[in-house]
Amino acid sequence: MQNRLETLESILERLRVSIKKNGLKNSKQREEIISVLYKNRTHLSPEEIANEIKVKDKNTSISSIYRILNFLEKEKFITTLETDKSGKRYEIAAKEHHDHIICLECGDIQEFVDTAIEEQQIKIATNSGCKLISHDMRLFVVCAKCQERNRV
Amino acid sequence: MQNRLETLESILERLRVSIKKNGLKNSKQREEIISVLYKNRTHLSPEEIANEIKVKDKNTSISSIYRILNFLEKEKFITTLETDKSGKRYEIAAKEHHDHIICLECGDIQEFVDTAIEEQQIKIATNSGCKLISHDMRLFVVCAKCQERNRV
DNA sequence: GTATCTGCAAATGCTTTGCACACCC
DNA sequence: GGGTGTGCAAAGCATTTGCAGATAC
Repeated sequence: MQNRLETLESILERLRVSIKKNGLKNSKQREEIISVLYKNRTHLSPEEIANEIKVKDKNTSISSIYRILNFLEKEKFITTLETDKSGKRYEIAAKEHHDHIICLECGDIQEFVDTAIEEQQIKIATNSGCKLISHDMRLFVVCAKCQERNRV
Repeated sequence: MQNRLETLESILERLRVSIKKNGLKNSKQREEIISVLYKNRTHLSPEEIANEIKVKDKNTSISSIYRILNFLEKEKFITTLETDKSGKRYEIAAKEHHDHIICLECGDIQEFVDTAIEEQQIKIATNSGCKLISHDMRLFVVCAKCQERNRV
């Protein structure tokens, strides 16, 4: 996991600005979700996020979680990752851009950045006359631990 | 689109072997789906495939299409691609491995291979002690045509 | 006070499954 | 003839939406 580039308080500050900009009102839940994702060092599913929030607020509904996650993604406070067919997972965006290594056996996720590949991607897009907006790269592997386990 | 590496007849031959190996029986539909994907030069959704097949066979059901697509993917006759939230698209696997450039505006899909990136991916996985099984890279762009259209 | 936010339940959309009949070997 | 394939309708599952009450400004 990469270092976080920003304090939680600083993110929440940006969130409040973004809320004003969009003519919306403050809500505890939006900040809660940001906090949960900031404090957690893993990629969480909407349901996992809901469960964490329900510890404090029993009544929280999964539909609000989805609504807020969509807003936070649109505003680039969080990013999504699909590790398998079970749905999306979310992580805080306040980290350097990175791609993912996903273990097909245990589901473990590692992160990495490779500037050589990043540069090459821009070249590839440009050579086709395209403007690169974003990319997405997932390496599906068997991780060291799972290889070890299989060997036994 | 890359060159196809194999004739349709040769693929169907392999399909028949695979069917025997799995203790299954021949069916016109499996061959039909392979043919549709072979002849089509685009990535098709299950529904689009169903529509093409319904031209010949009105009664074809979407559930059979899904069942067969899952089988064909498991047996590596076809591969999947998710271009957006609308679901999976399928293409024939009888092409060289490649990755995809997806236009965010018109949905157009281009294919490419970059050996430098492929090699780098193996290095990245190996450096983390992982065994690379497969990967997946999507470049999301605005294609030349859409840039042109936006300029007007 | 008015507009947004929330929880709940219902709806949606893609995909899978159960079942009865059709078909292949 | 016994097992597999198919169409149909129903079920599943993640996600979205409509609505009425709650809350923020």
